[in-house]
Amino acid sequence: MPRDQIDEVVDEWRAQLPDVVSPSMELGKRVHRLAGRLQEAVRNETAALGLTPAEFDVLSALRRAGPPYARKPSDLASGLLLTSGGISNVLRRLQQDGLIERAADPADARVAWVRLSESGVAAAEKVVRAVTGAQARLFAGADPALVAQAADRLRDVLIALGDIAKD
Amino acid sequence: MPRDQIDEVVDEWRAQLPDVVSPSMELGKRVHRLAGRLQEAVRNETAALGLTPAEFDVLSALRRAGPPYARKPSDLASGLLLTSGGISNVLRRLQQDGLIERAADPADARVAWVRLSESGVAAAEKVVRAVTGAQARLFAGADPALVAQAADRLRDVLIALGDIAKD
DNA sequence: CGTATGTCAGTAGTACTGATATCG
DNA sequence: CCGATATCAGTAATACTGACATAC
Repeated sequence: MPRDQIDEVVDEWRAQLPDVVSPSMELGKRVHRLAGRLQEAVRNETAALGLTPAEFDVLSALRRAGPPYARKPSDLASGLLLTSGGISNVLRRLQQDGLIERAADPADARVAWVRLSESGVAAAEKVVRAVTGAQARLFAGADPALVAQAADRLRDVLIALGDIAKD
Repeated sequence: MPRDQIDEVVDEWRAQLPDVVSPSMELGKRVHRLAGRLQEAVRNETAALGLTPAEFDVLSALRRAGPPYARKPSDLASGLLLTSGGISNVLRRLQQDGLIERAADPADARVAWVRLSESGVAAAEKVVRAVTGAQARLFAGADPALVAQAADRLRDVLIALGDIAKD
């Protein structure tokens, strides 16, 4: 049975403070490690296109909404696990770069719809393809069936945490 | 078959840009989501103890090394996926707080060993128990067998990425 | 001399809290 | 008036790059 570096870390804890060792800890550490590797790939690709990871997340969410590529700031915030203040920062930068536009909601004047500009749509597709390509290369050495199994087991866990589809 | 929120996101991409959909993307998004939930728990616990997440990572690495709770900055950096400059920042703050001390290496004067102080050992154990407890509560609603299976499948993936134990 | 280790200054991106304004 | 929406100012932590000093 091959072992990974997290196995070594868990062994150290078992020797030092055995009561903190649990499946939760093991899963947490592997998720953290893998997230770090993925984030590194995202940062490389976005930086090469003059964007930040947070801008990528927003462009991505708008592009996959489909035409007219618009969402409300509050929906973007909840989807990206950000506060309203946090999302405002990112939107300001994207507007300065001309990648998004804003439009008032005729029915609710509190809402400031965010919409991809023409260049925003192009930038979104470019960065999404770059990032998904980089992730695919990262996982290129792994059997696709293993990757799919890992994704399926994480779905089980997310559902147990209440991350349920609204359908 | 219950579905999670990532299933919804993947469906949107399948409708918009089908060629970017893959098992890699699904795994990447679930890892990212779960990492966000875990990070939130870590931030809450560390902040309550007057520490930052990065400080927690370093205290943790030193405590699980066992007596005398010492490591080299370069080893800490590689273990936490940080640059040498990044680790220096965190170490400076920990030293100001009196949680770590520094000691010269008799054999190699370039190395500045980092060691937990007495209060550092106590702080490390306190924060490690707080964080692992919070993670355990986060996963409390999930069947431990499911959590263990998810951790095992992520091990497979990490090994395929070259994250192998040195033993 | 070239490589490795570590620190430091500077910079940029992240993301919070709290205050404020507006609207339903 | 209360709750929701969004922006903004201020703040703090994150973490990089490049320059530098030192030592192997």
